[in-house]
Amino acid sequence: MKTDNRTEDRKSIGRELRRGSLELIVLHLISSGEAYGYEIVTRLTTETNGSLEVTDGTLYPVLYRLERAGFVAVRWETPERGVPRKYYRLTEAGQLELRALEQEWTTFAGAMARLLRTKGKSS
Amino acid sequence: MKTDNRTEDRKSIGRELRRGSLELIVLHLISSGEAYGYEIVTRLTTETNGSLEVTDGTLYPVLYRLERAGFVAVRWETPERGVPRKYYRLTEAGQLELRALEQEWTTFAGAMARLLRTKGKSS
DNA sequence: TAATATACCTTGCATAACAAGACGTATGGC
DNA sequence: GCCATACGTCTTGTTATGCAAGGTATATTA
Repeated sequence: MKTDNRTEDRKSIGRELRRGSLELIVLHLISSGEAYGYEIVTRLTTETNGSLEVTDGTLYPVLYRLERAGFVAVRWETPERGVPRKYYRLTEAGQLELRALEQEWTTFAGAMARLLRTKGKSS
Repeated sequence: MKTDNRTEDRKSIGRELRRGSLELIVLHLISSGEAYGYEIVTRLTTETNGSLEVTDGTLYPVLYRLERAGFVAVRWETPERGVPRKYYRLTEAGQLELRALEQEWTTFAGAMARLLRTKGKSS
């Protein structure tokens, strides 16, 4: 599948703004079933219209961090034909972490929304 | 007086999550009138109930970046008594930047909201 | 044979948030 | 007089993470 650029004004997010949200994004993506790395990369591009796009060089270290922290568990699958895939699924600790990060995100986004809604004297 | 640790943990935002949002926050805060650094620090703490709290060691480099980029202009005020204050106000370029960052934030927050709303792998 | 898509991983750089310190002015308590 | 605290600015060093740019390897197709 090709990258389509239908909307020219569609902007991807600055790297700094995205920072710290990737763990939440990944944990959420696999919360409804296991997925492998390459799949997560492509799903992030297609399902968010590129706004939350990441490269594999960004994602694999995230997956490794999550694995080391015990938030995801790993299963290799070697199909009869094709390249072996490394499937990730949430652990119980990962589910707790997912809820915590969702809560944190909600707090953050709420505070930002409230702040940006406030107006001083000018419009 | 401190709240207990669990509550306190979720009250403030992880540093990585906050990353990249400070310029937008600061530009917005001074969009309704000039302010000086120490004032911005205290306002961020009080007006957001601590969720977007920053230290001065974080804020001053931000202000310097904004000044170098031409997004804010600076005025020193030395009162008869008291410590000199450095007042910041938006330039026209800063207003454009503020709107751009607001747009970027909206895109980001919208993409996150949509993603977190989805149940996952059902194509 | 070569190119392309799939699928994994690593190294090195840039950047921003923060702690921790420094410097200096005013005010109030002892 | 001396000290603690609040005010107000600024710098340095540490750390985390996103990402470009490389690498390895298999399968398919031209």
